[in-house]
Amino acid sequence: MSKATKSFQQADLEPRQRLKIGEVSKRSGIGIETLRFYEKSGILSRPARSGNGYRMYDSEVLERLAFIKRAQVLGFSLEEIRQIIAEKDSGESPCAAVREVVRRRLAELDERMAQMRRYRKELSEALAEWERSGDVKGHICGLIEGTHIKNPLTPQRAVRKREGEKRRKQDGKDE
Amino acid sequence: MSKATKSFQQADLEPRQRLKIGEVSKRSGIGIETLRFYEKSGILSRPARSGNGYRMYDSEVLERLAFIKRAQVLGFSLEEIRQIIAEKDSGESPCAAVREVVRRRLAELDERMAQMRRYRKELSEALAEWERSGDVKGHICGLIEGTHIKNPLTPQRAVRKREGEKRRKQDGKDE
DNA sequence: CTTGACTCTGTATTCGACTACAGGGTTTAT
DNA sequence: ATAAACCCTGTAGTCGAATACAGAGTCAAG
Repeated sequence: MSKATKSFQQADLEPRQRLKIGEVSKRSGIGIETLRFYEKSGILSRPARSGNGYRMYDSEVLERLAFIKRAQVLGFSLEEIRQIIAEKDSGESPCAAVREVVRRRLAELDERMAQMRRYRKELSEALAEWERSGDVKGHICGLIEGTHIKNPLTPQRAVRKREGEKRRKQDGKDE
Repeated sequence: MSKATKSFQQADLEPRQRLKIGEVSKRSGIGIETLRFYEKSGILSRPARSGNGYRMYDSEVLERLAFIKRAQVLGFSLEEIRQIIAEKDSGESPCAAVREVVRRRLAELDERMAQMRRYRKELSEALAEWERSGDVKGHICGLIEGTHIKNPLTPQRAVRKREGEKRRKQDGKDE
């Protein structure tokens, strides 16, 4: 394979750049291992392979990856994302069920945000009260004993961020 | 929360009901195994034991548990909760560092909610557009190709709920 | 005196989403 | 021609927050 690939014109629709996995990783900021993992779990379709067995991604994969990231932020699981994409790839009317999923997720999202707002308010009130009144021992900073806070909470669970403090070897990151 | 509390003259402070683990589980909706797990991970202090070795919880543990749940919803990890509680239990001024934690968490929370709102908006716009224009094949429901959506997203990750579809043996749940 | 409901300890498994590593082939720059 | 820098497969480990399970002791009722 020659390196200067770009001189070839496909006379077709788009750039259709072929990218090796490292390049995709760099551009998407997603990490090689994760890309392979996505492929294994069916969230990315298997890309073409060049003679040596290297994955050759079509550059449109970058949009896929962007979508995946966005969807994740919105609280979609990889499984849901997989379904949405599969639905899409099955040709025809990709949207029927997908819309339902999205609509449901939106509702949940609203509910979740509302709850977060409620608790945020309570927490910040507790914090304020607590900054005013100093550290009264036995009062345990107000909120721990649950003094200011009324409702006991629905079985909603763990809305954490898990944001990456992790040691990531490859960072990539440009555009 | 006052039943027949005052009749007993502990000459002290509170009811001080002693509860076995099953009772605590039922009242808090938290599950026996999880209570033991919390104890092991230092988030609940070891309760008294009665002759037979059974844990005898002081009923104030219920407030602790309520606090833990609230804090979880707000995105505190068990580790953070453990620290807050430890700080408290160490007597003196429990609040110094804790307030910092809480303040930081509040800021993060705001940021996170803002981002959720942004994406929610984009998603719902995409959904709307998409319901209007039917399923134009190749357009993949608008948003999948990332057509309507501009910004590529910060390294924020996985804000999912993980809400329990799980087979839970004990449900508890009353108040 | 035997059920059955509870409880105990301790270890193992689950789940989602990665991340790491071993052990090897290929490409590219020196 | 040799090392660095990629790439491959496949399996295993991590992390947080639980859950499950095995094997035993305890207790109130029939």
